Amino acid sequence: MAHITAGVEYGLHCLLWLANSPEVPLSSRDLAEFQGISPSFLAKVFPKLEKAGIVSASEGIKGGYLLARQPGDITVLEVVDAIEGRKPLFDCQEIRGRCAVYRERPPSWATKGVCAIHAVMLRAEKAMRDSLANQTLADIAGVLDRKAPPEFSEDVRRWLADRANGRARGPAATEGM
Amino acid sequence: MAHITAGVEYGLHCLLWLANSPEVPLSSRDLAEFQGISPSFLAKVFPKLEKAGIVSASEGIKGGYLLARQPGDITVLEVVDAIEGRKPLFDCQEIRGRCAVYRERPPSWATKGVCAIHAVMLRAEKAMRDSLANQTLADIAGVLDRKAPPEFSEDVRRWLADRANGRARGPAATEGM
DNA sequence: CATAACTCGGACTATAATGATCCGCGTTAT
DNA sequence: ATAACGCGGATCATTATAGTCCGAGTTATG
Repeated sequence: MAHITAGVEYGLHCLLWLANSPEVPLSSRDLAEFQGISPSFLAKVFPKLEKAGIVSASEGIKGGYLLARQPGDITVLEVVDAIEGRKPLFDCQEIRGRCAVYRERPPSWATKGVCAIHAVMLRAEKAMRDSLANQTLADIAGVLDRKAPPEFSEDVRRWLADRANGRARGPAATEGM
Repeated sequence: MAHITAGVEYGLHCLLWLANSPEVPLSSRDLAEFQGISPSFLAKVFPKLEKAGIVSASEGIKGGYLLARQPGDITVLEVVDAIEGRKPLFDCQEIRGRCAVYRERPPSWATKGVCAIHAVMLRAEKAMRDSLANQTLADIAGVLDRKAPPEFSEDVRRWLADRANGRARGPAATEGM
């Protein structure tokens, strides 16, 4: 299993769509069906983004999520931490203190400070986090904008509007898709 | 669960002891009991290190493991990859191709190249791996040598020798510890 | 004002990975 | 010959992840 999980992947993809819809809130359900991912699972991801102040939620019918800040002010690291809860890269079990020559009583010089192996892992983790902190949603969105043809953005807007209107008038309208 | 697991932690600690015993091979069992970790689990870790050319094994009684190279030539990254099998930080599920506006047939511009989110994760992974690749066993051992008092190294050697001799003469000799 | 479509939260299930154990086989010093 | 090794496969318990389901509270719309 990967360290950065599917929840983060789903979250980031959704945030990019939200960046393209700064006016009208998008529901987690629409975002899920729009991207072919599990709606119930995505519904567990968004509250975490909301608690982290990355998106803002509006309740009730026609409710949904909006980006709480500008895409350029949201780093990938924030999103990862919001969804995964700042889990460490490495979980030091303090093996150095169990060495048999100490006979259950490790001397202070052996357990003082950070374990040397742990320190290496912490540096690697910091390198990873620094890299993620240097990328914002706007950076990623910029890459996509350069790839997509001009009419794509409009296609997306239409799909989402149709979907919302379709549901509002009855399930039959969504059948043809 | 952490991305870099207990297997790596055990492996690195053992390799440091092996670096202090360049002449006489140490068995995985002795290394485990010496450090208070599971012998059976450690016995599953060492074959991976051997296949990666990090340690060399000698079979039969009085057999065990030796470092296959100098501690300064073994990077932490190698050890991690040997034990964990180069698992990725992030497992891209290619969500971009599932977008509903494509109606099951994503256009080539959408799926060409690496997913922009995946690219961010790959950069972070590379930063982490570069950091791990810059640390060798000798670097870690250096930190430890500066902490331990001079007599410690001798205590360790004696413990391991006693343990090997004790088992060679019969289990009764190990009872007093 | 009733309904439908939202968010939110908790309980729950299934599957996969990890940590750990056990056993049998071939090898080797004593 | 035996005891202590390494090696590999089968197995098991625990935990995390991915995903589902349901109930409660909120709000636009007819």
